[in-house]
Amino acid sequence: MIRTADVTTPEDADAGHVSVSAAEQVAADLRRRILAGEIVPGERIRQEEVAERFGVSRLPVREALRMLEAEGLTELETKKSARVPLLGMRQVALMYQMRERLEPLALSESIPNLTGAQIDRLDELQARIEKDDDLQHFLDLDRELHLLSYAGCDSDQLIGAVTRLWNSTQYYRRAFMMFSGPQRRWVVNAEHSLLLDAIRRRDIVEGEHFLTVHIRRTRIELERHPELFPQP
Amino acid sequence: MIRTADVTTPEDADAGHVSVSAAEQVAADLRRRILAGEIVPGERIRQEEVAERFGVSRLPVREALRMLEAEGLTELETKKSARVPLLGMRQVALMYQMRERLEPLALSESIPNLTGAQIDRLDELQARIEKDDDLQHFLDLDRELHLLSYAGCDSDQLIGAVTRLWNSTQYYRRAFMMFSGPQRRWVVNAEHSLLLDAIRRRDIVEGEHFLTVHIRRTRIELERHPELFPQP
DNA sequence: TTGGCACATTTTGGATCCAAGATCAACAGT
DNA sequence: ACTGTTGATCTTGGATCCAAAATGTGCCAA
Repeated sequence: MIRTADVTTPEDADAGHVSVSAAEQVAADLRRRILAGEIVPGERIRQEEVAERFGVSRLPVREALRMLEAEGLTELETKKSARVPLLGMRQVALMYQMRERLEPLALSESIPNLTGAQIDRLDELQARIEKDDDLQHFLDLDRELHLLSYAGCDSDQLIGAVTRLWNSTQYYRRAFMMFSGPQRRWVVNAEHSLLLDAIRRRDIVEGEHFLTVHIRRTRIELERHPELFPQP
Repeated sequence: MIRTADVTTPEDADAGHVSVSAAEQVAADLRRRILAGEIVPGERIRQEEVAERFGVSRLPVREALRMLEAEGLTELETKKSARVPLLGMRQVALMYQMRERLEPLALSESIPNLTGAQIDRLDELQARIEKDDDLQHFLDLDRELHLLSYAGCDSDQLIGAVTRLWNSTQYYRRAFMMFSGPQRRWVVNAEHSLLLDAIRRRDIVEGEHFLTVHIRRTRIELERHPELFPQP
């Protein structure tokens, strides 16, 4: 293909020059706020409000909301305000079952391609998870750990599907962790350790096994607490 | 909730009054054309062109392209034209593996909730598949049959994930069927018959089994023909 | 002739303005 | 007092216009 000139106009002397669209910036901020729990499920997201917060028009906001819809973070109905989807326990449990089936596949695709540096980073993340007691840190690190373990998988579709499931269930994972407290956190740490050991040894079968058990146990514990959900 | 009045203004005497947004109409047409193979993978979709074809502005077209992106039918990169994603054999094969894991779950959720009428319709679809030799009809009916078999599954996420996989692989399924011809069509018919029989008997385990085998065999046959794909 | 650069055209991204439908509250009838 | 309706306000959907970036072509120099 033709490589266009890097500098066409003299005033383009900036360093970065990445030029992310306004819609993507808005999406990034909304994504962060939703995942952090600042915008809760069921809450209306008015375009105008977001637009003036960013000093842009409503148009890129609409596009951002569409992007986030594709990521499972918002839902848009025609002529109605966008919302963060509100899910019942049954829906969340089913998403965990989807994770139980999809993530082992992602892991098996990823393991052969993971670099040594990535595996080192997995260990580092796990070490930080064991030390840190802060809830939001735990959620962020846990998410980063698992998604990084799939970094060697070169299928955007599979990574996207898995990410959507993490996005959609993030709020309820937080609710569960807030409710249950850090008492049974050691189980997670033990499971993570076994999973990472299997990954380091590039043992696909064992890695898939520990991962399946890990997700499955989490789902079952979650299903013991219907009170965390609006519709029982 | 409050049920708004059906007729507020006298000129609103139409029958339907569903009022789908322009973006949805554009999306519906583009979706049909992509699934029918009129727009092929890698082909650029210019907003202006679609807009004038429909007599609307580019704005609803952009929104339609975003919707289709969420369905796996288009890909949008900043400042570049939208495209129908171009996939390699490895990517498609992996999507089939995702189907092998997700669709049995959808079926197991669906079987207990399927109505008698829906099961009758499944049989009717299978009868039409066996009679009809037209390729596009086969593809449409096969898709309708499988997706209908998941109609009892009440998880939008799961249905959405499965539908995305069908969307993304539709073009390559057609290419494969055109290449292989109707010779081995009888295998599909046999597998469908066994699947539908299990569904009629509400046998979840057996249904999952036949479905897994069905998808798996299709994937393996597809993987025997790398020449159907651009990047070998 | 060939390679690279600069310019013109195409195409997308964003802002503002207007229309239509949804949301909410007050009001009237029972 | 309560429910249903009718109106006013708010919010979203769409069109047109403008700016910026990418694409493609042609031209000039070696």
